[in-house]
Amino acid sequence: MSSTNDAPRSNRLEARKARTRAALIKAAQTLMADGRQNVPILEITQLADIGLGSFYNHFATREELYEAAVLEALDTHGAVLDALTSDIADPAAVFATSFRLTGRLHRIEPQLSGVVLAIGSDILRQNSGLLPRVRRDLERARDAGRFAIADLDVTVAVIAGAALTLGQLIHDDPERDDAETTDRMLLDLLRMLGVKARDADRLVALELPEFIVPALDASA
Amino acid sequence: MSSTNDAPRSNRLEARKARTRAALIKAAQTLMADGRQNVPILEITQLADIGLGSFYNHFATREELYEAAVLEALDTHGAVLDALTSDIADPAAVFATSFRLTGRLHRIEPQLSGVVLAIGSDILRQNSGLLPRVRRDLERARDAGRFAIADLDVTVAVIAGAALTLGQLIHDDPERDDAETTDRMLLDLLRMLGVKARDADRLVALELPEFIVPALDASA
DNA sequence: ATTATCTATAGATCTATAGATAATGC
DNA sequence: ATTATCTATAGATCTATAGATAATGC
Repeated sequence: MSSTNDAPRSNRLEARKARTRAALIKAAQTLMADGRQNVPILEITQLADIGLGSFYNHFATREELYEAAVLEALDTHGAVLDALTSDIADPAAVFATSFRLTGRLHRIEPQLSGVVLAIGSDILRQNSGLLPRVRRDLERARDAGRFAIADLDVTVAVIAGAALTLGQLIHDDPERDDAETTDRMLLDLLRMLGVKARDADRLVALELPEFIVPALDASA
Repeated sequence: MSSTNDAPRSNRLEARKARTRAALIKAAQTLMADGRQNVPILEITQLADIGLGSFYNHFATREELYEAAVLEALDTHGAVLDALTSDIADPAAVFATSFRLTGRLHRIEPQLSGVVLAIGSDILRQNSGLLPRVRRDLERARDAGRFAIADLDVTVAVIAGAALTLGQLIHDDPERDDAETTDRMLLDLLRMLGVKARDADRLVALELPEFIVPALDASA
């Protein structure tokens, strides 16, 4: 009772297990980003470079793995945005900057982008990751008198949907200018949120924080 | 050469073939609406009440069938909207009415709704069905000086994404008032499109055309 | 001694076709 | 006579586990 129950009983065993799990999740994300949902488990484990049997030490079904892969990707993206916008005071600027970073992320991290697009509008059901963040940022900006929002649920839905299709536009067309497209869409959305044109222009022109993403490449 | 090559050589054979194909498409739409993408072909044909072998007379793979099922659903929805809005003069009113009907359709036709949601933001890639319609309606309203649109591609993306997540909200929550939710979202979007509040209120309050949908129930 | 991974495989499941049957045309 | 559908099934594919092997703890 006196010792912590949560602490791993041994470091290397835990680390090894975590590596295997991370390899599976990364393989699943790669496959999802390529739009491949029905891949044999053997192919997943080969891509992850682990034995087939090890899969079942971590997940009972392929669906379980895919769900974990989605949550991991969304959490990663959310954490990155949080870190990059944590020292911005104006809640409207937090929202605008998060949106602009998100759009650019689709070009910088096409794999993360592909995972988000693969789950599509199911993202509205996800409780973790991006959606609660959008809601939180909008709520703060509204309470600070920066945004005019009649129905928060509805406005969150519009912005989540717009962010999704924005990703689709950028992800699917390598020629498209990600920054320009993102900022134009943000101007549309800020007008919807009752922001005056001059203020909106300023929000869209703010300097962006340095953008170094650990994302999917680095394992824990 | 003198006789038409396109005409069916025999009516009943063509009709029988079309019935089988329609049964397969309807079964696929039912399964898609339930979120079941990886169903054995035998189960599809059993649901359609046809022999397993007949599947291969019409489609080479399950993916081919599903693609046809999506196109059919989108075309049906598009045709319904066209018919119901054909005699509206103001292009802004055509857009507003189409949007309001689309939102309500998610409640009236949950199966059609489920198919649209299942393809998610891939809808942006679809050349048939809803997207060209949105673009056309927006273009007309812009040219008539009714809407302010800086970048048509971007604005189409926002509205398509919003329509998608609107469907998600209504489809997933039977308690939610479909009409109220839809009209509130439309008000948001009209503000984005530069429509004055009084005008927007009027557009959202227009009487809706009678709403009798052939949709997925009736076979051709 | 304990825990996780790996390899090999039995059994279940699915696909796609061959050949028989039924419907329609003429 | 022609065309489409149906039934039965061979062969391919996949899942999930059993048992062996390797890594770590103490």
